[in-house]
Amino acid sequence: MGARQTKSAGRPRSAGKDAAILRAALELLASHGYTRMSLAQVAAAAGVSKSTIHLRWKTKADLLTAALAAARMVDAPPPSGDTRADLTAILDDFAATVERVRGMALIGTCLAEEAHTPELLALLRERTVLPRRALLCHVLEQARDRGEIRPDADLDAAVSVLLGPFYADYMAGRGGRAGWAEDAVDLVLAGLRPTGP
Amino acid sequence: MGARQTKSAGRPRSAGKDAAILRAALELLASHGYTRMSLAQVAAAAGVSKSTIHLRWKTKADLLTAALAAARMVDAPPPSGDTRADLTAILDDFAATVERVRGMALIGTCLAEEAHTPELLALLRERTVLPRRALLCHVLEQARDRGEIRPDADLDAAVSVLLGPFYADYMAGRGGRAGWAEDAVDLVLAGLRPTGP
Amino acid sequence: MGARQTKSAGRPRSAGKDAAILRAALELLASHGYTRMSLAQVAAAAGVSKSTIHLRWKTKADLLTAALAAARMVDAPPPSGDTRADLTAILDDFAATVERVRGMALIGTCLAEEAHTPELLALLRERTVLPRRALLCHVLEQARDRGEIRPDADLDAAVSVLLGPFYADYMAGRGGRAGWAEDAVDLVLAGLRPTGP
Amino acid sequence: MGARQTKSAGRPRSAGKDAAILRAALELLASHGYTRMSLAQVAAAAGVSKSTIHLRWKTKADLLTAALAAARMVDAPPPSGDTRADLTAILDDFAATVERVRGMALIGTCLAEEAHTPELLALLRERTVLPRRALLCHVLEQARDRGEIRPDADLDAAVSVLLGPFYADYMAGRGGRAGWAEDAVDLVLAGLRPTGP
DNA sequence: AATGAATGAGCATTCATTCAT
DNA sequence: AATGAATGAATGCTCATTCAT
Repeated sequence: MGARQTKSAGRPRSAGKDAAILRAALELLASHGYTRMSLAQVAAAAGVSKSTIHLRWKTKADLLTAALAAARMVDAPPPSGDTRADLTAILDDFAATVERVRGMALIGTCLAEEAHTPELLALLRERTVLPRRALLCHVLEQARDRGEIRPDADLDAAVSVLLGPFYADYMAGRGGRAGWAEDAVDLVLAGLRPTGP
Repeated sequence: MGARQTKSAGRPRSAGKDAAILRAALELLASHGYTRMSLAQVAAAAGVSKSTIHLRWKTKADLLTAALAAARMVDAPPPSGDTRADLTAILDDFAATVERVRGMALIGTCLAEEAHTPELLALLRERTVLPRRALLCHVLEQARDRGEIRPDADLDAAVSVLLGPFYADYMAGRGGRAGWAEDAVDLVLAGLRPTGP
Repeated sequence: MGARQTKSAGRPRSAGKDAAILRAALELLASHGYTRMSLAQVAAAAGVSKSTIHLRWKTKADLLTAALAAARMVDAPPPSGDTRADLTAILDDFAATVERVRGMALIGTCLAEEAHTPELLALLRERTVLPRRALLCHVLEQARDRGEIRPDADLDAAVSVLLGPFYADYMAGRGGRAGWAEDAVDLVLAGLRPTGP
Repeated sequence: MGARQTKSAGRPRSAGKDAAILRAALELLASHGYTRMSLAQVAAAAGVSKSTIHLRWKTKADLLTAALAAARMVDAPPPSGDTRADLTAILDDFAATVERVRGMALIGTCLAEEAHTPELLALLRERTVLPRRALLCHVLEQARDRGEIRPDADLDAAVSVLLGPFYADYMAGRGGRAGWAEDAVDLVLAGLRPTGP
């Protein structure tokens, strides 16, 4: 598996073009939004013709879900064992990634298109949101095992509390606030601290 | 009293049409997004001609910012003095309102359009986000004055922690989770509790 | 005749508004052309409402023919008896008037609209072209009577030769050439000089 | 020889469509004028879709300047060496061409649009007016060389006198007058005849 | 008389998609 | 495989004109 299809007849598809198209599509998706971007722009940016795109993906939605699916947006910072430092590192990486790829516009596009093209939001979740949540959850689990957190704590809820301020700040026009990650981590750890003896 | 305008010349503007147009526009903005909705759809839904819309608002962006500005989306539940109950009530009202007006799609549209029509996000902030944050902040201030919260707590950051899980849950596909508001309130109050003697 | 209609009932039409509207209409006709100008622009420039225009003239074509009809664009310089000087004066006045009222654009509009609104060109002829030709013809007649011109000369054709270079120069991008009038007059007078004994 | 392009990729452009579009565009430009004609009319007349037009020319102005540029409106009658006959032939051909392509309406459109789309008039000059003037000037030069015309005559001015009556006649409603060309030629030749010994 | 509201028709342009080479 | 041609369906916006006050 993972292997190429048994060589089909005719000229093979140019390997690099797929990547170039997907990259251009994702870029434009974030910068212009789903409806405002055009396949002509993607084609121009990727240096191919519009037909070449349609040859590979049937529709605009197909292309963009593929682009989102191909995106690799979560890089796990190496865990150190220090709960506070590890959580903060993950959150800072999250914020940095969002900024780097114009993530809030991308997120907005997926939300805005949810009624019309739900695959976009579904893919965004699967590829970027849930993996990052899993990282955070894993750190919290280890902290719980070490007794730094109440054993009955709802860790998924805690993950939402950790990530949430980022979104809330952005919506309030306070995006990019320094120290937001530490603040969130400290508050969660304080709130979930095991009750006294 | 009432200082009635001395009847302006010409045919008066049909009373309900403004409201019908704005309502239709907001509805479509949430359900289709900025670029996918058309003025023709708004006109049809409101039962007026396209020209009537252009008579009142110069451009599509004008209309939609007006629709957003006219939306009344923050209803303050009466404060009871019970910090936990008051915060939870505000957060629950928030979640209910978002659900009622397809708020996440609307938010998504504003985020997606930020680069192209920043007024949308600006208005959303001014009209809905910041007023609700002010309500929460006010409750927290009173709690601090009563000694329920550390005097040096960063209340704005606390507000983001209160609201944030809503967004984070939605992004994770956990939107509508029961008890999210209580969880967030409890965690914040526990995290900000004054340190004992 | 020429007297006002026997006082009709109701509020009389504002006198100045007619003039203001016609002036604005003519101005815009020259500067934007028939189809590119709008009644809204005329209304704004004249300080009235669009409806006020329609109250007086049924259609756009009606208004513009009226505006053209009202225009007074031929001022006869006083004849001196010197054929050469008189002809030159009329031609120079012609050129000056055309420049002052953006006449070539106006002429172009009337020509362009000939198939669709032939009244425009008809009025332009009647009000401006023919009166000026009559002036020139009169001077030539007197010259002929004085024996400066062959008795069998076709004076109407001569008038066209006098005026023509103005148009031909403009079309060639040589509009405003100094001395064009003298040149034309000299050439015509030389060409029509009575043949010697 | 011929240096044939190495067959470009993709479906080749339908041969006749360019010509059909340009012809239809020029026809409509003359009959309706720039602003009154629509691309939909051009498309219908040429039997193509509107998009096909936009594929080839970016804007309406682009299309119409191209149509004007493609028009071949000056056919040089072969020179015979007889000054009077050659000049008359050129002028008659001029009048015939103008009539054939509804030239006065076209000229009117270019004049009317001068403020808004100056390329139209510029192209008309370059493609039709100036070439014809050059023909006339060439004949006059030869006449001068043969001593039929005063050596100090301003030939460009003479060209304007030759062509001018056509415009002036049209403006006066005397367009199509038989013999106008001969009259103009005779008058010019008489006016420019070398002075006797 | 005068005005502002309201509208239907129309316009240039864009775009995702399909065709023909 | 890859490309350029071709198209039908929108879209935001303008305008002359008619309606209601």
